[in-house]
Amino acid sequence: MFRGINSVTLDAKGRMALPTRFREPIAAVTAGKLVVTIDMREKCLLMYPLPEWEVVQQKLEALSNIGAQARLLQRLLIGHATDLELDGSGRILLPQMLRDFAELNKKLVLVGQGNKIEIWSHTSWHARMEHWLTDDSSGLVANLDEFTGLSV
Amino acid sequence: MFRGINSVTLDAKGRMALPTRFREPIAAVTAGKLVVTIDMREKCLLMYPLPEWEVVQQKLEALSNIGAQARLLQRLLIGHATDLELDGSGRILLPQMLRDFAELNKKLVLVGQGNKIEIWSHTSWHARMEHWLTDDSSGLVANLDEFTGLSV
DNA sequence: GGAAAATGTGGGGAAAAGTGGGAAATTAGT
DNA sequence: ACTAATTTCCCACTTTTCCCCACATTTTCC
Repeated sequence: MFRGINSVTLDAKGRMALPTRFREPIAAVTAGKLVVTIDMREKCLLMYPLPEWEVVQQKLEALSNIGAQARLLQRLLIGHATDLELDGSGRILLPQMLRDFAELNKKLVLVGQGNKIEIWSHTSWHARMEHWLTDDSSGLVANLDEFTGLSV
Repeated sequence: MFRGINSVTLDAKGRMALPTRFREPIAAVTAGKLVVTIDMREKCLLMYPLPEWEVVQQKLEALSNIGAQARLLQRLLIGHATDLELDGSGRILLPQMLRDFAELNKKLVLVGQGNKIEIWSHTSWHARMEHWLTDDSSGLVANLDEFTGLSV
């Protein structure tokens, strides 16, 4: 559904314009209704079209809420999930607390990730990029050809 | 029903304004009638629309009241459960004892959690957030992709 | 390459929400 | 019954959000 990377700006009022490329699929499945929550592993936000989020939330709620793990997932993901709607100019107003979490300032990066879009601050994104690409200790790229199709 | 995070203030009289986003579902199911009690695992309060609380209380009362655990749950949760009502401005007055329990001062955080809303002090919330996100020992995020949609 | 359209960006102003405080009303305590 | 404290109701002020329009930049088409 979503792919590709985009640079966007957050204006003084906390509004962020969605690139038109992303607007069309959103308009198709949900009339501008979005849900934004946090990523637990990275300092970035996750933006879902409402129907996509409903699926995620149902999975989360299906977990027995006895275990500490399940409760933490629910608390953080559902707890931060905020309903937002595109305005007439195709922009959304990101709530202060979410902006704070991801340390968003003026320059942002949007990264399409299938059923969701990641929202990063420009600085965080480049810092992480550098880390991912230079740190080979993870051995991430070992089997890369298998996916990109170069081998076999 | 409830989701998303909000920053609110507790005024000198102990009143807390509910964000309008939360008011609408409350008005729909219960004409401003709420029940607030404590969370036994965290230093925060839990706020239910009255019908939602009735369900919880019935479950609690259905527990055999022989076991020490069940009796403790009943005593603390039902014992602290306080009926509150929204005033004309959409505010509730939090009783002193509940405020003390959760160490609420001026700055609060409301966290939507499905059938209930958690009420945290700003400081407690951020302290816990930091702990949850930095402490990897729990291995919490191992299966995260299953929920956020990357896998399957 | 240039004109026209579409997109991105900023900002003014109206409306709504959030916040604080006074005063009346209720409750509690002596 | 009187006083004191708390709670409720109401109003005023500040901040945020929403809606609209204008300008700048980019893209598209001829």
